[in-house]
Amino acid sequence: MQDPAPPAVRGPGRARDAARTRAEIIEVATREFAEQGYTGARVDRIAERTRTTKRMIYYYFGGKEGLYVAVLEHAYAGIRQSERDLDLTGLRPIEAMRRLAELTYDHHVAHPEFIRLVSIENIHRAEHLASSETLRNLNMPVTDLIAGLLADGRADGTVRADADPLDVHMVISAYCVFAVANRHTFDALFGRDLLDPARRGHYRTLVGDLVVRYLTPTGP
Amino acid sequence: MQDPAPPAVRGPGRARDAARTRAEIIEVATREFAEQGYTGARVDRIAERTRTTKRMIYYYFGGKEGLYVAVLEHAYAGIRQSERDLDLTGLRPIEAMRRLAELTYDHHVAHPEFIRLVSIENIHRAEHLASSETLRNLNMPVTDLIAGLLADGRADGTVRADADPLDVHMVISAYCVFAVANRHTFDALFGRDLLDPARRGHYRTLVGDLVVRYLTPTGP
DNA sequence: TTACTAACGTACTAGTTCGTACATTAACGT
DNA sequence: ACGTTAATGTACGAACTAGTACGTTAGTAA
Repeated sequence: MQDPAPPAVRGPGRARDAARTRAEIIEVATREFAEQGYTGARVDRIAERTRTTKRMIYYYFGGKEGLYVAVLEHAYAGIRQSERDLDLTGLRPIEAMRRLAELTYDHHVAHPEFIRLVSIENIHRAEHLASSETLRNLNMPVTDLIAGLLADGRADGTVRADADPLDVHMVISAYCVFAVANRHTFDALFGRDLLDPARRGHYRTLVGDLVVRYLTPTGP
Repeated sequence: MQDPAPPAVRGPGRARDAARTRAEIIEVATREFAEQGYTGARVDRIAERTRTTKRMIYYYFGGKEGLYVAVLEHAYAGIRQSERDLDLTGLRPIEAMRRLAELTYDHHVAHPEFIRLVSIENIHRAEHLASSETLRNLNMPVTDLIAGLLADGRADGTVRADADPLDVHMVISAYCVFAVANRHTFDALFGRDLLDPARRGHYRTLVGDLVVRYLTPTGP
């Protein structure tokens, strides 16, 4: 953003910038794949919307599938980073968990494109995710974060002893992913838009409550 | 199943049975669309796997899109029916809710194909669902069931007063849909198969707990 | 029997879509 | 300057894919 923008032209004479071209292709492809699915996405359409040509997609990514994998890798790198940026300092474990659930909700709502990519990848049984070295080695910092909070909470008795970090993460993900991913069928069937801005607060609070109630130890 | 099976042949001379042909196309198409997505599905492939020809798909359904809508309608008619078959008699409201959550989990796990269709339809922003008269008029009996249970529970003080039926349904759906729909990416990223038979009981119990804890009124 | 029509089959086409062969140019080190 | 190569552009093709024109046959009613 801070570098002097090269002339936004195509054709002979345009300045060469591999990194920029590559990044632009990824950005446009992310939208196309998220909108249309893997099979529905069109290589020609992606090329059209770029300041370069289809030839470059094959030059940099080898083909449609390579481009799709690059898009996935880029997208996952994004959330992993935002998971690292989470700041829950100064909160007691149970309240940190509530906050984590609420922030996760906000993050998912703010990035529907990513959720769509995940849905699409699941339709394809995560075969691209599984075949990418980069993606296989991706660790998700949030699980360690949750594990730490649960351990602290168990130590001071504010969190039930039998709560599993990955289960808790699954519950949070399930709720947040569903609200975004299944928004359309839910709205069509029940007449309620899960992403209606007027209801955001309600649904944010709901997932927080859900998690806190699940984690709170039952009476003596 | 109980009628004498017509000869399983194709070509001139085969017995004619419109209903049977139609049903067979829907069945094969359901698999194809669920496996490949709408765009990835191939009309020719569906025809191949049927005892009839592609011509019949156009004869009965008008085209790929019409067939897809017919598949959706058939699939949704299925769950609506199984929602009607739910039997929760003899249980107190809160325990009936627990049971409902657990049965929903079992049902979703048993019908991954349907969950995939729903995911696919969401990728397409539920435009087919919204454009089908049949599907728009589809009522989902489970929401009334939940509303009744919550009302009963409120009456005898076993369910918190501010619980909304559709929210509760959303929470249950989110959990159950996620376990099936996002199974592959979750497994690839966290190394845990959410549908591992050895963990079914655990995850069934978890969603029951989640709902019960959410619905239980807080302290005195 | 015969006329009629719903049900079915074959062969083809127009358009699309991924991918590539081949040509060209800008940057960079020496 | 100049040669090398990374980066880019153009034009095209082979395969696929939804959809259709046209012909045929089985059941049925009179």
